[in-house]
Amino acid sequence: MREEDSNWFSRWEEELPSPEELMPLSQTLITPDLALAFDIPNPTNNTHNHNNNTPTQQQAPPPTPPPPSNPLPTSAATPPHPNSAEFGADSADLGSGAAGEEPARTLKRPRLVWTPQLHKRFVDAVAHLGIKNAVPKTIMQLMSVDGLTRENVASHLQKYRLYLKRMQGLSGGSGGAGGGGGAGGLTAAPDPATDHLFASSPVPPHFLHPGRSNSEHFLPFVPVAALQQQQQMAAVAAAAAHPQLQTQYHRQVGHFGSPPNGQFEHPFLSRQSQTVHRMGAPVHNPVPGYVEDLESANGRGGRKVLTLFPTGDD
DNA sequence: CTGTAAATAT
DNA sequence: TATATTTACA
Repeated sequence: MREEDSNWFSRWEEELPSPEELMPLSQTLITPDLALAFDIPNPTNNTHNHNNNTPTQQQAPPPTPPPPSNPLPTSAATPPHPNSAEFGADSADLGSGAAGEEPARTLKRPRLVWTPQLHKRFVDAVAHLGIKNAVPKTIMQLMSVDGLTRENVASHLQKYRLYLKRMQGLSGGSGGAGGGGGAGGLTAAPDPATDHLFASSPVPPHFLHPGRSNSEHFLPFVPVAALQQQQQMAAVAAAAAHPQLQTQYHRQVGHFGSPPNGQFEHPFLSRQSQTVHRMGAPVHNPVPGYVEDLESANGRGGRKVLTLFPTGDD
């Protein structure tokens, strides 16, 4: 009974998967540009959409990739990854000299996998921002996750809202968000489908509508512990999906460290052994569905009272 | 820019 | 199949 309150804000570093798992960054995949040009991105999808209707755009992007502009410094995003084919293993010389080696620049993000960790970060940002300012833009900025774009956040935000709404309407308020360290027990997962991902992440108790009668609603300025770690975590999480997720999830690993010019290196790779220190017990994360948020690793003992996230990091 | 809706891919 | 994510439109 020590951690009665529960700052959903716990520690993400602990939830980090095994460092060994987040290293598939060396899979030298073919140049994204080439892949696009050659049209060999995902063998699984391809032109296989059943005959229904294809009003809007779709795949088969002509040799005219619209390069918007990816000012992403640290890491780019998630280049096309062959989740099933193994040809990506070593196709290396696909365009070696060919010219332009500008791969990780304006790539078409395959699919951002919102891993629980990432989602947690998302919720976290929203919690700090408040429903008022919980706009995609702010959230994205607060998240500071490279590769994360406003679209991604906006999209997820939508889902997140729906999830919250659903919860309120069903539960009625009793700590709908079970996450927060025993804030009223677990809600028997009303919608195991739409809320699968959300259920895994701790939902701050004050996400409900602002008009609710919930008086105990306060925004404890819970400064994040080590922002660096979080960044790495987020990046890593986004980069390396969870290979051990539920039954059969797409293990599409987003390759982050993709230096367009080969200038930057992998920030998280060289810092892992230092910051990411585990307890020692080889307890992996067999079932990420449950987050053991019972420990408020806050400034207890250690004065890591960070004022706030870097508001201007973008 | 934000929110919502529809489409698509996995 | 259903779900998650992406994208387009308002």
